[in-house]
Amino acid sequence: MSEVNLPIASFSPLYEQIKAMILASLQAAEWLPGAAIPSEMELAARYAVSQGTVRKAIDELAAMNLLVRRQGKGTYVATHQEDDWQYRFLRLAPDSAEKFHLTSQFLACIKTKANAYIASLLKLKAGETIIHIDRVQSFAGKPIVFEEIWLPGMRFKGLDLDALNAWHGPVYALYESHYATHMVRAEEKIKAVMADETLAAHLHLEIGAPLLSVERVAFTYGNKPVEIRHARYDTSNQHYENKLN
Amino acid sequence: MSEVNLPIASFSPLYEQIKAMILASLQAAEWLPGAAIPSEMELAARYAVSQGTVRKAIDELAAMNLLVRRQGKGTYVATHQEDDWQYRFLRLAPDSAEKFHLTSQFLACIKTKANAYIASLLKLKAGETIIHIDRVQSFAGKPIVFEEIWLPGMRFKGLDLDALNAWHGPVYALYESHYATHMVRAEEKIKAVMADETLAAHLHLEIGAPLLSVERVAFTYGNKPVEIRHARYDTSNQHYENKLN
DNA sequence: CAGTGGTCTAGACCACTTC
DNA sequence: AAGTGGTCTAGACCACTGC
Repeated sequence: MSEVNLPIASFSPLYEQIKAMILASLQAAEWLPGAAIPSEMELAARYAVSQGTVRKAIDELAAMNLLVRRQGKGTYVATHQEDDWQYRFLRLAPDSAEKFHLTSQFLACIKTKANAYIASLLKLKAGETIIHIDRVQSFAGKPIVFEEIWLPGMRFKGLDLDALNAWHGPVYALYESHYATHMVRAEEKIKAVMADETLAAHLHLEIGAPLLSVERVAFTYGNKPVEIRHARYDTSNQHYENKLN
Repeated sequence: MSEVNLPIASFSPLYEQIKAMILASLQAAEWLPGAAIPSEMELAARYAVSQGTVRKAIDELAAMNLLVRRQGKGTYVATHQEDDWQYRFLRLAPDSAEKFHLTSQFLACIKTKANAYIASLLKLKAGETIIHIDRVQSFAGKPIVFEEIWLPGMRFKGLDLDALNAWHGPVYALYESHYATHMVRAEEKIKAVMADETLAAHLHLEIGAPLLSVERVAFTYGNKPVEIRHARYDTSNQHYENKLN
């Protein structure tokens, strides 16, 4: 682990290049979610840099929640299958009490053609095949969330209502184990809207009741958008929680 | 910069102790917002540790947005007076277009007694003096935000409607320059609600229109809550934006 | 006990800013 | 040229995990 000279185009620190190489390995599924990546020493040898440089690269990837460090054990690829990651992207919390167990009921899962809006968000051509899912989530028997999900048909071939109903656990864990797709980050746009007839029926509310509309775009490695969600939350007894730093 | 042995109670890494000491200096206003703190070498000498240890401490404080590093110049105390920090905690964005200049009109600023709810959030005793502010914010002449603010009377002595109207810029910059109070982080709870008569009047909407209710608690150094806000956003043409990592 | 990540040091050199 | 933060290295030792 000493002299190197990679004649790379424009300047960037060594650890940025290491970061990029580790990221490439993640994206190429060389190491799968939940598995350990090679030790710092091994990576230092592989890339012919010092341990400190690998360390800085890993630190930043861990800060981005792509890797998880475990002292004494190793560094692991982040996964939505871990208990504490089950609700990684869920910001809904009950007004009183602490926790909250949501039960999910899938209503529909159909193959259809992307309209212009969904296509542009997923970076597909309008008319490409997509999968459209409807579901309701309940807390203590009361329906609180109505959610629509759109997925590119190519990546999620064969996903249907039976597969969804057979799965117990977060949808993002299913994507990981059945479709080799790990969600890295997401963006949400939130508005207040009125319940229409359909929403009112699903959530047992009157027409015109105020609902939180939450539109999410979720991304895998390489900033690739692979899932669109449009949820409506009944916020009578729960709220969307956000921390500003 | 070599051997040390601070006989401190329970174990914590050296850089954590350095972090705590820098934080204490910030809290004690030894270095003011916008000012440079001593160089890494100076701090290393002061605390009798290596530069690398100070570096790690500063890195973490910078990641928490308490300090700002500027290569070649120095490390500065974060401030809401900087241009790019003006809207640090504002997550409202226009549906189309990029930016958005909000104009603020203050309606009232009165001294009153804290009710139980506000008192508990601000960690005051019920009945202590607080300041209650009302304002409306507009975009392109259209009112889109109605906001109530509660502040502890002790810390913000003398704040009145004239002072607010005389100030041009973000409220958090005023807190910094006039009341030695720098906001470090905040927590928001969001719900969908219906406009009542008052809100409808302020925002030029019909009664029953859906609004985004945003309750914020903002904290200074030491996790001390010092401001409560309750805003209602008209999200017809704008939305609340959130990134999930 | 060996192997992993975590801390700390000391020193060299680079990149950027200011005078 | 001097001073700041930023990168990189090499090596020592600590803390935690699991055999």
